[in-house]
Amino acid sequence: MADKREHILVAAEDLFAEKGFDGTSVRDIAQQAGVNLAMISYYFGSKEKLLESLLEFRAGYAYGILEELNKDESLSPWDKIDRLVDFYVDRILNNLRFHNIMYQESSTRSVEIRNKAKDIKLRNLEQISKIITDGQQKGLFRQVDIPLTVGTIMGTISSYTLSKFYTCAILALNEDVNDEQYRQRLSPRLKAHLRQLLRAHLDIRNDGLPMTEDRKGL
Amino acid sequence: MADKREHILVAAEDLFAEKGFDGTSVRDIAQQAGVNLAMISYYFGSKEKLLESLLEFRAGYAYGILEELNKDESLSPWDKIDRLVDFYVDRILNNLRFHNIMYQESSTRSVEIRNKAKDIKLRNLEQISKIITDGQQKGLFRQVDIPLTVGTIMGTISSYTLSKFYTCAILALNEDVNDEQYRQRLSPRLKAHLRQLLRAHLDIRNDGLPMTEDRKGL
DNA sequence: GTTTAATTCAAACGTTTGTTTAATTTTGTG
DNA sequence: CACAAAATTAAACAAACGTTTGAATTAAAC
Repeated sequence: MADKREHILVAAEDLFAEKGFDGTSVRDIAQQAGVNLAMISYYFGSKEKLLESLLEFRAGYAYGILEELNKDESLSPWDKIDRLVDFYVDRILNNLRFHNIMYQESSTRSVEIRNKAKDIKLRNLEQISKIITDGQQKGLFRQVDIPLTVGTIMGTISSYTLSKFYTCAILALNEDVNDEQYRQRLSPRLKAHLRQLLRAHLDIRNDGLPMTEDRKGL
Repeated sequence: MADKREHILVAAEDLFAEKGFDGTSVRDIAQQAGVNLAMISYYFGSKEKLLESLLEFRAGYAYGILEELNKDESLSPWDKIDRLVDFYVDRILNNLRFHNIMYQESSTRSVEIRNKAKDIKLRNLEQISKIITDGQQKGLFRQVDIPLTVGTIMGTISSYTLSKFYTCAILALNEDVNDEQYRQRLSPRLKAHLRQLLRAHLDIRNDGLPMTEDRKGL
């Protein structure tokens, strides 16, 4: 039973991410999961409740990782930022499906779903906040807008995972490249960019720079 | 005639952005536009072609602004970055509707639509690239990954415009705040964050920093 | 004013949608 | 084995979907 339920969740995850929630029919899901159409109502009640269950099903994972990362006292705040970047790039690239649902699809749905998505994001934000404030207390990081900084990380990755056509053009890749190659080209570039970006953004030494014109000529 | 066509486009823009492409019926659009259902097929051929026309209808605007900004020789590269941030934050916040379609919705549609969206983004990227390379040639900006930097700008804004529930929680706003207040709270914060972020990210003086551990003691 | 073309409309088209039904099979328990 | 509960099924449901039709109306051209 738990087996079938999970089959349905995985199938739904793939299809929702590929064709959107409205673009996916419960018949598509049933077929991909290899179960009868009626099983979806039987297990989940409705298509919307299926999406809700899907959010719960996947939500715990990222939080667990972030919690562990926070507890690890052998890592400096800078190390943690690097790990954070690696984790999110890898995770989003390998779970494009779920991430698309979580970060775009769920915002146009029922109140229950929007609230669930909100709570998951807030819980994750909480963990990342701890990493940054820790770096600030240790005198390594400067004062930044933490929630927006998190938005920058997620948003940068999303902007390159949401539309393969555009990304392929940027990477000078053929549009029908296989997913594995696609990830292998995009991943290091995203990580390098985010690391460079966050180092400059967070470094305490870059604080208060009155900025430029110290190089008047042209 | 051009009048009705435009009415339909505007109605479609609002509804697509609010409920997604699949979530919006042509009947919804016809009603909101105050035209007969059949007029949509009459003018546009199909619902997908309507989306295509919508992209064309709105695409030119941003490009024109960016082109002008580039030509203006009275502005320093830093000024241009500031203007760029202001422009995109304002534009996206005031055209949430269109932006959502352009940057998320169109990626799951037909080849024609995905290509059209891609071309529009590439043309805009081209203009922003000029601003940054100009700053580099003038010795103000360091070497950065330009396309990903543009992705960071767009992505940061998107991550806070795609889900109002989450954003309201961050801004400590009531969820049913009116759109005007919502914008007025979000806009300055986004602008300040992006300006701070890009100053650190682009500043030539922040280049090559071997980073931290120059402050060993905790 | 007549004729031709462009526009608008209500109605209906055939599909597809999410969900329910009621009968059947499988499973677990005493 | 028997019996009750759970799981599974094919079929049917009404509702909504995008699109087409063909007649009615308006506008333009001569």
